[in-house]
Parts: sequence; structure tokens; C-alpha cells
Amino acid sequence: MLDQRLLRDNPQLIASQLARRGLTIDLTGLQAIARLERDLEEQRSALQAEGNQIGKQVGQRIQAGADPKGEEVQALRDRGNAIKQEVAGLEEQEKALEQQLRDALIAFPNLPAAETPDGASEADNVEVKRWGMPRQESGLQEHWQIGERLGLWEAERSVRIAQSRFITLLGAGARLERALISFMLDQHTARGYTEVLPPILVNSASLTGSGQLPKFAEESFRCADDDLWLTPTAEVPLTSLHREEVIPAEQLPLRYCAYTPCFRREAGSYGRDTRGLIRLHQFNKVELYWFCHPANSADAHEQITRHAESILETLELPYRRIELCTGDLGFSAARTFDLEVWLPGAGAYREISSCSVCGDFQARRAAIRFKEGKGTQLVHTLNGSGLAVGRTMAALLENGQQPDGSVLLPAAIAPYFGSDRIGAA
RNA sequence: GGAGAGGUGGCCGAGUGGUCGAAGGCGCAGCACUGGAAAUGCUGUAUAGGGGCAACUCUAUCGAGGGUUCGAAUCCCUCCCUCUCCGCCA
Repeated sequence: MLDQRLLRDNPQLIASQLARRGLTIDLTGLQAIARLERDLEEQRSALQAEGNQIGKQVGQRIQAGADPKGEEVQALRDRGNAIKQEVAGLEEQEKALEQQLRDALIAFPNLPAAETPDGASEADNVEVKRWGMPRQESGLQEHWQIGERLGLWEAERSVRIAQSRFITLLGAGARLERALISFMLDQHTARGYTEVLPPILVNSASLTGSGQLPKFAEESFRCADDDLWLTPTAEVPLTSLHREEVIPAEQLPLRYCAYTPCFRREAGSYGRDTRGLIRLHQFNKVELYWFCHPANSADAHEQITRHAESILETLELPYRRIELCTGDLGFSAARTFDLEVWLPGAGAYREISSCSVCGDFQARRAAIRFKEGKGTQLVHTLNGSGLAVGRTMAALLENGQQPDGSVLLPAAIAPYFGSDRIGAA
């Protein structure tokens, strides 16, 4: 959420930064509301101060022996009642304005960071670097072909169990998924991340805190009888892990990694990526999350991205780093690096991780502060996939495929999987 | 699902209409004492919003919302949550 003070003092700045995202908004009306709300608050608190004085005086007079029903006390009571009515009127107006303000502000996306390149769409994203040597030979299979051939999962029967865009992993496929989750968590905890296994049903406040609500309700699955949703990413429970807390400054940064299944409706993607593991309503992901001091968030962003990249490098998977332009930035992000893994069967780079710094945007929504010296300040939050597990499996299958039909796995995963190969050697 | 208890500051815990943002204790910080420490003593120690260069000051907040009152942590109503026991269950 954006800062109300910024709206009161410098709405032009907000407008110009949102314009970089392609949003044209006139904020003069909202600014007026914000200022009026502030004025009313000042009037009201002055009245309340007077009312408090009167309350005290009545008590003092009565204790001093004044007649509780006498004229002097009655005059104070009358004034007290008049103030009460005035205050009630002001409060009502204030509440209405506050609601309007909040409804408006909660729907605005984050302001892009200064470093984020301007652009209108995906096409304007900037490639930052490449790592590894992509296999280019022809005749390579796509991961869904390999998976079906080796019996790693059941596509059609999964529709029977749930519906389309769900997958059932079997045998070596299930085992490899489990191995990858363990491998990734071990890599991250070795770097000092605290492993978290959070609830994957989350309440509305949690989704609002991290930015999925109110704008993106249609992207999540909801439990009809409860205020609970299936989490679309571990970013949601991890943000709420410290919601409405004040963290001592010396504890920062707090760094967490979490494996969770993730659930997304994938509305509007009909017909895209219908085969295999790329786009599912339920997928596994290991997420990295930081709460850090504002002074360190830029540095932290590079670190969290490097931590995601190191998984790809340890798994010997060629990738490239893309910096998202303002037009392609997610709702809560100020700056984002996407990592795209090379899929030689498909002959394309595909997103496998997204590493974002959100500044104080989520912290303000979720009221996550830290205490340094006298006052409190909002923390900065960062999140990054480290990595999307199903897409990692897809990348391993395509990159490791051998002429004999088997799949050779990188050395790092072999101890977890129990073998360095899937299929006949 | 049935029965009961309870929600007060970082924690424990007092407080049933009046100057209470809230006793006391613990914890924490600073100072004193000490060669250093322990013990002891003194002082300080919530959050949000407003005003002020600052010292400071005003308003709100004792689970949430509403009501009674000049005045509510304290009385009334509604809701939420937590805990304990029983039942069921991985």
C-alpha cells in the first residue's frame, strides 16, 4: 500500500511513478479527501481534549462538595453533551473518508524502483546475463514427452481425480519431486535461511497483506464456508508470519525458506501450456523470503537472486536473468529479476524463478515494523522462488535427456534421488 | 460437535464508574556501587495519528464493534478469538 502522507504531500510523484507502469491516474480528488480527513481529525481531537477537561472538572467539583444537580455542574454536563454530539458527527465523516481512502490506496500497485527500466510489456524486459551452455541439437524431446514415455506421471487420470491442469506424479517422478524439494531446502538452510512449513490455507488478511487481495481474488481458490484460501505462493504465509509485529532491529534481516504447494486458477490461460508440468493449478515451490532493514534491501535483492541462481547452477541448468520493465512488474514489486531456465526440447527459456524487492509496500499493508532507537519504521520485504519445483523437473528432463532415451541427472541431485539416471542405462 | 473458563503493556498480573496508558513483579536499557561481575539502589522502558527545531504536548487504543454516562479497562448488548475437559479423528 502507498503512503497516505505521500498522497497528501506529493501526489504528483505517485502519479508520475504509476505512469511508468502504464497507469494514468488523477490523484487530485484523493489528495483532497486525504487532506480533509486530516483536518477533521484535528478538529475532532481538539474537541475531545476539551471534553476530557470537562469530565475531569465535573469529578473535581463533585468531590469538592458541589451539588451534583446544581447549576454549575449542569452547565458542564450540557457542554459535555454538546461536544459528544459534535465529535460523533466528525467521526462519522472521518470514517467515511478513511474508508474511501483505504479502498483506493489498497488497489494501487507498488511504485517501481528508480532502477527498474521503463517499458510497456514483457517485450521491453532487459536481459541481464546468461549462464551455462544451452544444448541446441535437434530432435530433442519436450519434457512432457519424456515424462510420459518414462511413466513419471499420470496426466489423463489426474483429470478423473481433480480436473485439467492437475498432475499426479508416479514412481521416479514423485521421487524426483521430493528429492528436489529436499535438495533446495538443504541448499538454502545451509546459507542461513530458517526452514518454514506454514499453513497452506490462509485467511483474507494474509492475502491482503502480501498484495493478492483485493485485486486478484479471481486468481486464487477459496474455501466457500470459511475465510480461507488455498495459498497461491508461500510468499503469503511468510509475509503474515510477522504481520502486525515490531521486530527488534538487531534481528534483521530475517530470512526464511519454505516449501509449499501453490494453487492458482490460471484464469485467462486457456489452451496455453496444456501438457506437462509448466502450468498447473497445483504446483510445488520452494520460496525465499526476507524481512530486512530499508538501507539493505537493494543489496538483499542481489543476494536473494544469487541464491535462486545458485540452485540452477548447482543443477547445471543453463539460464538467463531478465530484469522486468515497469510494464511487466507484479503488483507488489518495486523491482524484479526473473530467472529463465533453458528448455532444449522446447527450444526456449521459461520462467523458473521471480525475485522481487517490494520495499515497504507489503510491510505497510501487513504492519510489519522494526524498532531502531526511539521509533518504529516499516521493514522492507523481498521474495524469490528458489525454485519452482515442477519446472525444475521439466528442465532436468529436457537438459539431461540421452540418445538411449534415459535421463542423466546432475551429480548434486543424485544423492537425494538415489541414482544419477532415470530410465534404462 | 457437547460442557466450562478467559481475553489488560515484551511477559506475568492487579484493577468493577472519576484525574488510569493503567499498581506490582519479571524482563530489557542507562546510571551509581565494583578491580571486574553478581547482588543492591536510582531512572527509564507500548502503539498509531497530529502539533513543535527541540524539550515537550494533544488525541486514540485495556480482543472487536455498538450502547449508557459530563466521565468506562470497570456497567449493558453483539461479535470474534484463545484455553481446558469430553467426543471424533491423522
